[in-house]
Amino acid sequence: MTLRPPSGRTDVIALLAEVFREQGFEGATLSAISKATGLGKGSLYHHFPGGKEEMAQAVLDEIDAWFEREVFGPLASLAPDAIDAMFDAVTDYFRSGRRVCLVGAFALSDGRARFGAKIHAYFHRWNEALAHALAARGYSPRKARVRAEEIVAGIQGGIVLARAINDPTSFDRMIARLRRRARRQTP
Amino acid sequence: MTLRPPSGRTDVIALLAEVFREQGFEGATLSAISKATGLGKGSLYHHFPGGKEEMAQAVLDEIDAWFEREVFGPLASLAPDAIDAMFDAVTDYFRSGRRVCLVGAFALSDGRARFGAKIHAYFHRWNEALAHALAARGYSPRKARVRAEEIVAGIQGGIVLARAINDPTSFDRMIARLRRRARRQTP
DNA sequence: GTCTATAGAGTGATAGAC
DNA sequence: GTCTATCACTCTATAGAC
Repeated sequence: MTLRPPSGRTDVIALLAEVFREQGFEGATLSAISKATGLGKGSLYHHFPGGKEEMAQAVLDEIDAWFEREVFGPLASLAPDAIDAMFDAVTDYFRSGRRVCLVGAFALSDGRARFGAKIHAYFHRWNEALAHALAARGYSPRKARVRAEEIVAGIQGGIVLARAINDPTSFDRMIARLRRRARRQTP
Repeated sequence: MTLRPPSGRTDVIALLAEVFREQGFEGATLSAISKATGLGKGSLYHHFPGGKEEMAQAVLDEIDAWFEREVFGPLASLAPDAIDAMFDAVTDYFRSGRRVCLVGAFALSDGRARFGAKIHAYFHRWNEALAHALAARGYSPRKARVRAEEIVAGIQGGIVLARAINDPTSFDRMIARLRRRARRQTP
């Protein structure tokens, strides 16, 4: 039995994302991609003439768009409760560390050479938007930057540790800690 | 011109470690490994009959032995200043995030399936040893556990972020923060 | 001869490109 | 689906130490 091919490009990209998350860039073979998407190699090259690399770039773009819409944008525009909404969103999105941050994983792997610019942009934007939101909570600009950096790194570390010790509650504890820390103005 | 082959098994493993760090497990091809170590395939398979997987296992064992000797052991045996020495050691070892933690990188990648047991053991031991040292600084057992988890995850996140934004000072700031936090008994 | 370490051509399988 | 390059890996041969 064969899966019905996904209808649109966005659906294909969502499937690609899961393959890259689970197998990494090098580990994701075209046959695995073909199987996961239900598309033949020909169709894949029709949609992504640049091959695997273009597929991964499209995934990163999609991820960035999602975070811009759901997290970075609300933070930067000082939407009410945007910081708490961010913690809710990442807990859900990363499934308490069961699902990796593909951008973070690429930053640690050889994907950094290929996708360095997008990796940098994603994390810089996250830092910047969060610092802006923290400043609106009363942090000095300097303290807001430092605290934002701590939170963004903490989320990434929480994913690594939760996966390493196979304990999603470890990620949840990290989020709870960071959430508290984002509330307090003085460390 | 040919590089002189490394003298001992430990030297080979150190070279292997750098290849896996830079290329990942899937990305590290045998030709790259052969080139980096200066050993032909025959020699590599003589030392590691299990192939690439055995090479990576040997690297992980070597890493674990190094941390046990330099970090986990001193922490667990309550050596004086072991916590500060740990922060110095990891800053040096990970070169302020320029060098990845191979165990953490494997935890995020597909290496988790192959090396899950060793990944788990490494992080569990780190957590445990650090919690023990924190308890000796006056933390309650419960608080020591939570704080240790925060610090171990923080270090990993610091590496991810520093590499992502290509800024080693970001890692150094994270270490400074965690170092302060390890001193204070009350959060 | 035996043991240990070396090299690298050759194997089938499978990768990504098209 | 076809193609070619390259993959992980095997095998045979060689060298020196003892």
